Amino acid sequence: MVYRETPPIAKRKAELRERLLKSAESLVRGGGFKALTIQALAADAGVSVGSVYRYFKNKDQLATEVFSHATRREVRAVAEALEGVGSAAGQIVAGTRCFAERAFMAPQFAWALIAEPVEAAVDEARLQYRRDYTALFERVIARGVSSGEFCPQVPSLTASALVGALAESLLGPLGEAERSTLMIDELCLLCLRAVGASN
Amino acid sequence: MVYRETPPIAKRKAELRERLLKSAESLVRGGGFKALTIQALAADAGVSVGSVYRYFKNKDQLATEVFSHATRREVRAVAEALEGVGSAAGQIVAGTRCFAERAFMAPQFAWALIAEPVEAAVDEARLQYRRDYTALFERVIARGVSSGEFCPQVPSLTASALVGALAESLLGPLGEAERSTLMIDELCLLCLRAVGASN
DNA sequence: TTAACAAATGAACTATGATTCACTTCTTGA
DNA sequence: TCAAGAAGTGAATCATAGTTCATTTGTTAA
Repeated sequence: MVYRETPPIAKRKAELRERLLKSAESLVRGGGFKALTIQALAADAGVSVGSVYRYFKNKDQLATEVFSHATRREVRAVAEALEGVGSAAGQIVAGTRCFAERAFMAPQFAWALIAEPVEAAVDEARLQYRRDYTALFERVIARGVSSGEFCPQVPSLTASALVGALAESLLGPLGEAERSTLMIDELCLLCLRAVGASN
Repeated sequence: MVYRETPPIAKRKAELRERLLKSAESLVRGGGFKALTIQALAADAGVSVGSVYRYFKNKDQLATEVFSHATRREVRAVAEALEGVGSAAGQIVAGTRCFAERAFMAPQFAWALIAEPVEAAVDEARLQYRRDYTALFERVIARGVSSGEFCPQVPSLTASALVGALAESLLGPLGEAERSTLMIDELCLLCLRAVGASN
C-alpha cells in the first residue's frame, strides 16, 4: 500500500547521481567551470533541470562536490607518488613530476582546478586543495631539514611557495606538450634548489 | 550659437573621470572587485548610473582600467626598487621585499589584484600583470646567470615560478603583520636559493 | 486494481547587476 | 534671450543562470 524504496530503485538513484557527477566533471574538463551550468548538465546527462535539484541541493553543492572529488584524486596521486621514495630530495622530484605530468595531460582541467575564476563556495574548496598539497610538501621538507638533506628553513613557507611556483609556471606553458619533458626536468631542479637540497 | 566644449568644461570632465577611477579603486581596496558595481560607484562618486556610462563604455572597460592602473603602479614600484642595486642577488632581494611589503600593507587590495575571481576581461589584464612581473625577474635572473652569480637555468621558468611563489606564499599569511618582517626575510632567502645564488 | 507516495519534468519565476534611453538640466555663442 | 547640442539623470529594461513547483509519470504493496 505504501511506497517504499526498493534496492533496485536505490541503486538506480545512486547510479543517476554518479552519472550526474560524471557528466558535470566532463563538462568542466571540456570548458572549465564556466561550462558547468544546470541546463547544460541536465542536457548532457539526459535528464530535466528539476531532476538535478533532486540530487543536489544547489549549484554550489554540485560544483563543490565535482571540485573536491577531482582534487582529492589529484592530491592522492601525488601522495602515492611520494610513497616508496627514500630521500626527501627524491620525494620533491617525484611530487613535482607527478603534479606537472598530470597537469600537462589535461591542461584545461588543470587550469579549472588551479586558476579558473569560480564561485565563492568552490574557492573555499580550492583553499583546502592548496592546503592539502602544501601539507604534503611541508612534511617532506620538514623531514629533509631535520635529516640535514635540506638547508634550515621554514617548511610551511617553502611548501606554499613550491605550490605557487608549480601552479604559476605550469599555467602559461600548459598545452605545449613538446617542451614539457624538458620543462619538467628544469622544474624539478628548481624545486630542489628552493629547498636547499645539498646539490 | 553652437555648443562647443570649452577648456573649463574639458577640465571638469577630465576631473570627473579621474574621480570615478579614484572611487572605483577605493571600492576595490575596500571590498575587492566584487564591491565594484556601477550602482555602488555612482553612489560613491555622487553621480548617476547613467553618467558612469558617459565616461566608460561598459563595466569591463572600467574594471580593466582600474586594474591596469593599479598594477602598473605596482610593477613600477618593483622596477624602481631594482634600480641602483648592483648585484643580481641584491635585485632579487629588493624586488621580493618591495613586492611583499606592499602586499602586507594593503592585503585586501593585493588579493584583489593577484587572486580574486574577476570578470574575464580583467583576467586578461591580470595575465599581462603577471607577465610584466615575470619579465622583470627574468631579466635579473638572466643577468645573474650570465655573470655566474646564479647557476645555469631557464630564466623564464624560474621567473614565473618566483612570481607564483611570491603570490601564493603571501596570500595565506596576508594580514598577519607581526610575522611579516621575519617572513619577508625568509622569502628572500628562499628566492635566492631558487635562483641558485652562489651561497 | 488502486491508494499512497516518490521521481521526473520543464516552463515560469527570481535574483543580481549591467545597460539603455527618454527626459531634464546645463553650456555655448550669436 | 535663444536655439543647438552636450552633460546628467535614474527608472525601466535586459541578460544570464540559478531555483521553484504544479503537474505528470512511475513504483510499491495490499
